[in-house]
Amino acid sequence: MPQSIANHQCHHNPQVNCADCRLASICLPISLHIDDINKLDDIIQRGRPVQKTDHVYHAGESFRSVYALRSGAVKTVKVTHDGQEQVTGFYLPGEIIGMDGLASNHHTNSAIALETSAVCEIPFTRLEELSAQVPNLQRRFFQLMSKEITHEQQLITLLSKNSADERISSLLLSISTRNHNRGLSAKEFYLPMSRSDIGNYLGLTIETVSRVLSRLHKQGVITLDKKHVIISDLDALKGVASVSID
Amino acid sequence: MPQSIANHQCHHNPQVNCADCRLASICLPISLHIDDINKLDDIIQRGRPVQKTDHVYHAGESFRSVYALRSGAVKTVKVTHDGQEQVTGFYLPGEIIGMDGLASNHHTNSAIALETSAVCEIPFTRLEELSAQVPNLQRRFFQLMSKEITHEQQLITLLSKNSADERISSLLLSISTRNHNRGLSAKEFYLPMSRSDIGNYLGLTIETVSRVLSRLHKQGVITLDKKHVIISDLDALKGVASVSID
DNA sequence: CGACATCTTGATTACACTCAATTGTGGTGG
DNA sequence: CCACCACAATTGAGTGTAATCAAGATGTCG
Repeated sequence: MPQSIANHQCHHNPQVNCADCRLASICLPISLHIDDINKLDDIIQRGRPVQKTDHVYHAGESFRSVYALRSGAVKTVKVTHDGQEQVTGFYLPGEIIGMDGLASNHHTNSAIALETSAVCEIPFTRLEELSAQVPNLQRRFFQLMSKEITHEQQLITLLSKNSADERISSLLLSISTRNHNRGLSAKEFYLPMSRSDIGNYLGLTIETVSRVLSRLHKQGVITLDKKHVIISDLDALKGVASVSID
Repeated sequence: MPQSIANHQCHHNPQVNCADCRLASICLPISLHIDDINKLDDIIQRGRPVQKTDHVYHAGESFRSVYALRSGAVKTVKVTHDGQEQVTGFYLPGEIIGMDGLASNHHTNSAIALETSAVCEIPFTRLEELSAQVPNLQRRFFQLMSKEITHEQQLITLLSKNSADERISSLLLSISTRNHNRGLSAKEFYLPMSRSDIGNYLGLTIETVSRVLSRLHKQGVITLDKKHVIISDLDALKGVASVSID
């Protein structure tokens, strides 16, 4: 198994700081001066790893921090009033979790590790204070929230207009692209989430997810062995997806 | 026609400032001191009304401002790469438009007036500067973006899990609630958007929208005459909706 | 090894889509 | 003023995609 695709086996030094983190180029610190990165670094709290199925935060919990995912993978889940669960997002290293809690001062989602993961906790009041002093950081955080908005709009479009095949292909492409941006393989990776999570996220049943993946496999678009995906024909996959949800 | 439901006939003085605006309690200035409201007011540009079908901004345009809707109604639309349109939101007075443009420095949506509307343009660089000086404003703007995120997550859940009847009922309830928050009638209002816009937004065809509305009418849940809606049985509507998308 | 969860595959059903026809509405010009 | 047209909305009939129901295969963990 090539190292480059084994993100779930990639253990970082818990003491690494932002300036040294290999994710700095895609994470919160983008476009900050080294001095400001160090200021940011000072307020970040790095806990021990969260294990698979552990919560990073619970829905309903009061909002204190946002979290940068350093390794592993996380899903966010919202529980509707009638007890159904809705998966609202999948997050990969370098991405920020928890911004849903800002509006009402408590989290509206739960964040659950899909595999052993490490997170950098960023206390929000301190981030606010620092943002007021560092214009680039304020701008960067506005941008991250805006990116979350546009990402969700793409998902809305996908759910509103596209078939099961298109939805699943788009998700595969999204993971591929995000892996590529993190310097990993765009063509080969492990899906960190279950079929059930995929179906829940994309508004499909688990049976449909399974059928579509089998179909893509039979058509030679992908190779699939459990959670191990190889994109054999990227152009064909893009043709089916027709929409990207990076 | 009662005044209180005729929001499309409500013409404001273009010179009104934030401190006097009757929407101040639900708009950007919430929780600001009067001095800070006046500072905010100084950077706001109030243009002449936009007419129905006019754009507030175009997709692709470089991002310079966000806009507070003062009167009327606006839809935001994203055009997918293959030319399809996706309605991404409906906005009523007191709500903020344009935050999608922050991530990439140009707008990813177009904002189009559904009826004659007035907007307050807020140049973003000046809002950023002011936010760095006024912590409550920074917090308030973060909250507005977060609210946009949670709102879209509710829509995602709706599209992912709910039937046509549930989607349409939820939209009616959302408009009802938002009207109520603005001091207007929760039980009687005019839909500012076409059946086609509703269908596009909710991932349904125009025929399905029409059928569901007719059905709700026959069941005595609502009274419907073109765009004029009376919610006759609010509890029944809530029962069908089972989800709110305020 | 057994118990349980996850995933795959098949047969049938249902909800919303498509296609089609009709009515209703608003705007324009003779 | 009304005839005409384009567009919006309603209603009906038939179809198709994904859901549901069901069974079996595979994988995981104590």
